[in-house]
This record gives sequence, C-alpha cells and structure tokens, in this order.
Amino acid sequence: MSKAVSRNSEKRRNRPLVSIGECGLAHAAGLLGDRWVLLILREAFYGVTRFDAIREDIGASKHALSSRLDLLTSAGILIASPYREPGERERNEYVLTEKGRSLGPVLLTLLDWGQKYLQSSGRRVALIERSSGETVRNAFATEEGRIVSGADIALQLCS
Amino acid sequence: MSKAVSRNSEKRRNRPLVSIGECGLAHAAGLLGDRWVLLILREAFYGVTRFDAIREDIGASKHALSSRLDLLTSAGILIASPYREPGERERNEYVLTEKGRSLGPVLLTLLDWGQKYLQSSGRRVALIERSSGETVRNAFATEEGRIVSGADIALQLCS
DNA sequence: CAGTATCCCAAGCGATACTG
DNA sequence: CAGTATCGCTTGGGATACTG
Repeated sequence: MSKAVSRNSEKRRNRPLVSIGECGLAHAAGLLGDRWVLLILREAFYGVTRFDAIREDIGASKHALSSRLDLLTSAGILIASPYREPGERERNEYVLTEKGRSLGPVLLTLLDWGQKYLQSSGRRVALIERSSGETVRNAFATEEGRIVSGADIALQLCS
Repeated sequence: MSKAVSRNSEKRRNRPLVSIGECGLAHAAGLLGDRWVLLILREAFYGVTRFDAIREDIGASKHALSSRLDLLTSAGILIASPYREPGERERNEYVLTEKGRSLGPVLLTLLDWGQKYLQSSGRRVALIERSSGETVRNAFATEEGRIVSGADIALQLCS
C-alpha cells in the first residue's frame, strides 16, 4: 500500500481516493470490524459450524453468538443449513457461502500478522501447500503470476 | 484456507489447531475487530495523520477517535509524532510504525473483498504496481515465489 | 443441544463544554 | 486545531431461565 498517492494528485492533502460511504473498505469494516464476527469466521474456516461448538471455542455468550450468526447469515456470508442427527430434532449448522469462503485470504493474512506481531508465546500455525508441504506466505502478484513487492503497490481510481 | 484440517487429525471433530487464548488471529481480532480502528488504519495508509482530518473522513466523535488513537499507539501500531506549523503550537500526527505498515496486506485484502462483495455502486480503486502500472491481486506464494492456489492451502501446527 | 426471552448492568456513544 | 473532561443515554454484554 505504502503512500498510496496516485501519480497525478500532486499538491493536495492526502485523502482517501474514494469517500467513506462508498468505500469498499468502509463497508467491510462495518461488517468485520467486530471481535466476535472475526472469531466466528475463524471457526467457520476450521469447519466448526454448530452453535455450542463455536460458543465453546470463542467464549461468547449465547446472546452475542446468536446475534452475530443472524448478522452473518443475512449478509450472505454464512448460510444456515438444517441437519438432523439420527433420533434428534432438526438443527442448523452455519456454513460459509462462496462470499464467505472468499474471506479466506483476509483471515489468513490477519492470522499471519497476528502471529508475527501480537502473539508472544504459544503454538503457531503455518500455512502450507497441501500437495507439496511447502510453507506459503501472503503476496501480491500480477495477472501473469509475477510477484510484486508490497512497497511497490499503489491504489488507483478506476475510470 | 479451505478445510484447514491437518492430514493427521482423522476422526475427531474439527477444532482450531490452537486454542483461542493463544491464537494469533484471536489477538488480532481483539485489536482490529473494531470498526473505527479499521477506518483509522485506512486513513493512516492514505497518509491522513492529523486528528481532525481523520475525524472528518471517518465521521467518528472526538471521544471515539481519541480512545482508538490511544489504543493504537499503545499497541505500537501508530506512533504520535510531534510537529509544529510555523507560528502554531506543537501538535501530534499519528504515523504508522513498522508493525503498523505491515498491516498493509491485511487492509488491501479486505479492500479487495469489500469492493467485490459489498460495494454495489460507487467508484472503485485498483491495486497497481507502481513501476509497471499493471494491476495486482492478492495471492499466496512459496518461498521461491511460486504462486499457490488458495484452495490448496492448509494450516499446520508448528512443532 | 440449539436456541429465544428477559433482566440488569457496564461500557461506550455522541453532544457539549472547556483548554492550550 | 487538537485534544481532554464531563454527562446522560443507549447499546450491547453476560447471566439466568425457559422451550423444543
């Protein structure tokens, strides 16, 4: 991201390229700028989809969890999928939609940063490529697959 | 991220590899799981560093902004840097530390997702490589720079 | 187990006023 | 302009109880 000033905006004070209301990041912040939401999504990616299992892992109250689950389903990030254990009544599990799954890179990048800068102790997890077992890191790349340094990235208004 | 189950955890219910308290993502969620924090960081990356300028852009109250600025500085993400306009008293501007700058990929990834899935209208910004002008996207890569598909990534506990 | 409903309380909010 | 201080007030929290 670095300075993020487009080439042709010389003298004026730095400003967001796009105003807050219509900014994609502002929208994302409104939805994901919440501790519980982030933690629930982490569970979803780990495949923990049931109410009490999520609750046990993240330590939220029923109330807090329920409201976030509503929020995330109405946002189309999770979908409530009914299932029935033999002999039990029907229940919901909350699984990621395609929209939700595409948050993977966000969570992964966040995890990476959190482990590096926030987590002083404890076990860590590494990102690995399944097929080769090689460790993997976040990067930015051109369409043709050339890796670009983060410092060399700027934002530009689309025409 | 995909299923994120390591190869050798066969039958047991899916669980986070690392418990919540010590998870890097949980730490990150505690800090960045806040709407204002995310918006302030966006401003920081755009180079908007002064109290009222930030406030005007994001629409927070003085109180809310002040407390987040305190939070972010004590977390070592921003640093208060005194400056003095000619003839004025000394003031602070809040600039990113190295720890803060390294949140760039997180914000960029979030922006990308927000634009794609949340923002129905309005101008968009594109990520471009400064030197070539080519558009750039988030990716994952091995140490040698080979791009890896997101679906082929798993998490593995470090030993 | 998977929630919903109710209650009470504390944190956090914006508005306003004040200071350097 | 760049904050700090104070103040009601609302939102959202956990705890508890209840239901299918």
